[in-house]
Amino acid sequence: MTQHDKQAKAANIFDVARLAGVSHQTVSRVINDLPNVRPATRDRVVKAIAQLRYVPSPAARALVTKRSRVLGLVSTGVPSFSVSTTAVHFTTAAREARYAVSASSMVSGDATSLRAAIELLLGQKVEAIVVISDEREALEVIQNIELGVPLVAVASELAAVREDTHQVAFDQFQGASLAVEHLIELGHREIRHVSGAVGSMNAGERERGWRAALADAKLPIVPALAGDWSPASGYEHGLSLAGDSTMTAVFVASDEMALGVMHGLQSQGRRVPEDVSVMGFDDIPLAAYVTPPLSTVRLDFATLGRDAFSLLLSVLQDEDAADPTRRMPALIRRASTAPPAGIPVTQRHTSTGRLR
Amino acid sequence: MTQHDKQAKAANIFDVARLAGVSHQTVSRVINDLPNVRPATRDRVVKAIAQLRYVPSPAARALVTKRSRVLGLVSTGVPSFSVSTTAVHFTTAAREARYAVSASSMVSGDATSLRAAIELLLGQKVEAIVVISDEREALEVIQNIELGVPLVAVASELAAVREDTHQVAFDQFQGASLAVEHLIELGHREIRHVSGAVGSMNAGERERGWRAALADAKLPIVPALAGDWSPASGYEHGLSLAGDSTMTAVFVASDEMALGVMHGLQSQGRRVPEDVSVMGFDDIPLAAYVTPPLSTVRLDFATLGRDAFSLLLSVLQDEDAADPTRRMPALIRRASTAPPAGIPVTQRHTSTGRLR
DNA sequence: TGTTGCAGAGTGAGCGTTCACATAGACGAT
DNA sequence: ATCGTCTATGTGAACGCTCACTCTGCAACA
Repeated sequence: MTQHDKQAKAANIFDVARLAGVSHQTVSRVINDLPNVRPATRDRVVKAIAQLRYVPSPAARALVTKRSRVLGLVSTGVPSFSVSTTAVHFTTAAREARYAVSASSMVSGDATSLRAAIELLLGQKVEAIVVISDEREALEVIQNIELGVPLVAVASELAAVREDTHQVAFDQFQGASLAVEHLIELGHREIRHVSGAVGSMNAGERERGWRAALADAKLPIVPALAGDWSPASGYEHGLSLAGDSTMTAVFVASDEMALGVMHGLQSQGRRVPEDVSVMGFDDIPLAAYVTPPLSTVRLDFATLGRDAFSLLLSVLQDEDAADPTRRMPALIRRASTAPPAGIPVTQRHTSTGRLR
Repeated sequence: MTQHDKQAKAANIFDVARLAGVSHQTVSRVINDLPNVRPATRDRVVKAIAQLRYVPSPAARALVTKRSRVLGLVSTGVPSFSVSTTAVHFTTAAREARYAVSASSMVSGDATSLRAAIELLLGQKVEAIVVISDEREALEVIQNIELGVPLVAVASELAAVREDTHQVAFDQFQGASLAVEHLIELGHREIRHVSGAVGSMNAGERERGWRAALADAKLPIVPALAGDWSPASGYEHGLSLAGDSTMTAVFVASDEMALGVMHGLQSQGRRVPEDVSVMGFDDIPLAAYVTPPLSTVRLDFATLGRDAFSLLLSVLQDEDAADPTRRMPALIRRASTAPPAGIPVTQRHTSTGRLR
C-alpha cells in the first residue's frame, strides 16, 4: 500500500489516468466537474488523485484555455485603512470564487512605476485589472495604456474614457453634503474645509459636496485649505484655523487629517467641540476612541471591495449589467461636533487676536 | 507599414520569428537575453517583437521551465498599518525583481480559510510563500501543511518547526524593554501593561519585554491587562486604569490601543501625561498628531517588507545565508510621557475612590 | 591543406492540459 | 432485426514556449 512517494516529481494527468484505469480525458472530466462520467468511475479517479496528491498544472491549463484565472490588483499611495480594507475584501471575494489576485501595490504611483506594474500584470496575462487608487493621474495613465483586458476602477469620478472601463465607488459628494448639513443643523454658519490631496478624486468630490451644501444653505464660502491626507497637514491647518475666530466648524476630508486638525486646534487652546466643531470622513477604527470622539461619515469599504469583485466578475462573464453602483455613506454623530457657543459675537471679540 | 493589427489574436514566438526572418529559437534567445546572437539579428528580432506587440506566454514558459515566477503572500487580520506597510514594500521589492505576488489576505485567519488560501496558492504553483501574520496559530496551521515550497514568516517568534521555514522580524522584546526603561528613567515605579491579542506572537514578546524590564529594575509586576489590538479594548482598559491610583504609567502594546487607553483615561478626568504617562508601540502616522502626541517605539515596516523579499530571494537561490535578521526598534519620545507627579502619596489619597 | 574550435544559427521533442472528434455499447422505437 | 440516440469513454492534436541537440561556415592553427 505504501507508495514510494519520494520526491519523485509531481504526478500529471496521465499518472492519475493510469492508476485509475481510465483515459486522461476522463480524469480531465472529473477535475472539471463535467457530466457523463459514471459515479463508480469518478470515484476511482478521485481516489487516484488523492493518492498521488495530484494538482492540475495551471500553466498547462492556461496554455490551452487561454484563461489564467488571475486578476491584477493595482493600488497606489501610502497604505491607508480605506485602500487596505477594500483590497482585503476584494481579495477575499476573489479567492472564494477561485480567482487568484496578483497584487501590485506601490507608494508613489508615478507614471513610470505604474506602467511597469501594469506591464508586469499584462505579462502574466491577467484576465482583468482592478485599480484602487484615488489619484486622477494614475487612473489616466492606466487608461492610456492599451490593456486588452477589462479595467475596473474603484474611484469616485465617472471619468470613463475607455469603453471597457468600469467603476465602483461611494457617493462621496452626498457623503460630504451629509457632513456639512449636519454642521449646519447644529447652527454653524462659518464652516471651513480642509481638503484632501491635490489630484485626488475623492478630495475633489468631498470638496464639491461641502461647497454645494454651503451654497444650498446660502452660507459664506471661503477657499478650502489644501491638505494632502497626512495627519501632519491636518495639524498645520489646525494651527492656522485656531487663529480664525470667525469660523466655528471645520469639515475635514479625512479622519486622519481631522485628528491632526483637532490636535492643532487644541494645542492653541481651542476646545473641540466647545469652540470649534470638527467633522471627519471615513470612520477609521480610531475615530471613536480619541478625545473627543470624532463625528464623521462612515464608508463601508468591505462592501466596496466585494462590489468591485462582483462587478469584475460580471464584466468577465460579459453580462454587461455593469451599472455603476454608488454606495451611500452614513453620518456618524459623535462628540467632536456640537452647536456653536451661544455667544458667538462676544466670543468673537475676545478671541480675535492670533492665539499662541 | 500600417498593420492590420486588429483583434487578430496575440502573436506567438513563431510569428515573431517569421517576421524577423529567423528561427523561433533565436527569438527565444533574444527574449531571454542569451548570448550568441549577432547584434544585427537581435535588432531585427527586437523590432519584430515591438511591431507585433509580442508578449511571451508565461503559461507556456512555466509549463516547460517548471518555475512560475509567482510568490504567494498570505496575511491575516484586520488591515493594519503594520501589515499593510510591510506587504506593500514586499510587493514593491518583488515587482522590481520581476516576480509576481499572488495575494491572499483574510480577516479571520481561521484554520479552514487559511488552508483554502494556501491550497489556492499551491494550486497556482507559487515558488514560495510568505506569511505576514502575527497569530501563532495561523503560523502553526501553515507549518503543518505539506507545502513543497519554502516559507518565509514575518513573525517575531523563532518557532521554526520545519526546516524550510525562514523568518524575518523586529526585536519586539528589545523594543518593549526600551519603552519600559524610558518610563523607568522618568521616575515611574508602577508601570502597567495593556497587552495585544491572545495568541499574538508580537503581543507575547512585548509583554515579555515589559516584564523583563520591570524585573531588571526590581519594580513590582502585576498581571497585564489583556487587549485585542482594537482601540476599543484600549479604551476599556483605560477606563479601568483610571481607577487605579497606584500606577503612574502604562505601556500599551500598540499605538491604536494606546490612543484608546488615553481616551479612557481622559474621559475619567485623568490627564496624560500629568497624571498618567502612556507609551505606545509601532509609531503609526497618527501617533505624533493626537493630543498629547504619543511616545512610542518606532518599527520600520518598509524595511521589514523589503527584508522579507531579500530573504525569500536568497532562499530561492539556495544561498542558505538565511540569517534570521532582527531589526531593532527605536524609541520615540513625545508628550504622552513625563515624570510622575511630584506628590504621588497625597495624590494617591485624594483620588483613591473609583472615578466616574 | 586539412583539422579543430567556436560563434551563430536551426530542428524537433516535450511540458500537461483541454478541445474536437471518434467510438463502443445500451436502449427504445420502428 | 434495424436504425437512431444517448451515455460513457477514448484518441490525437494543439497550445507556446525552452531544452538538448545538430548544423554551418569561418578563423586559427599545425
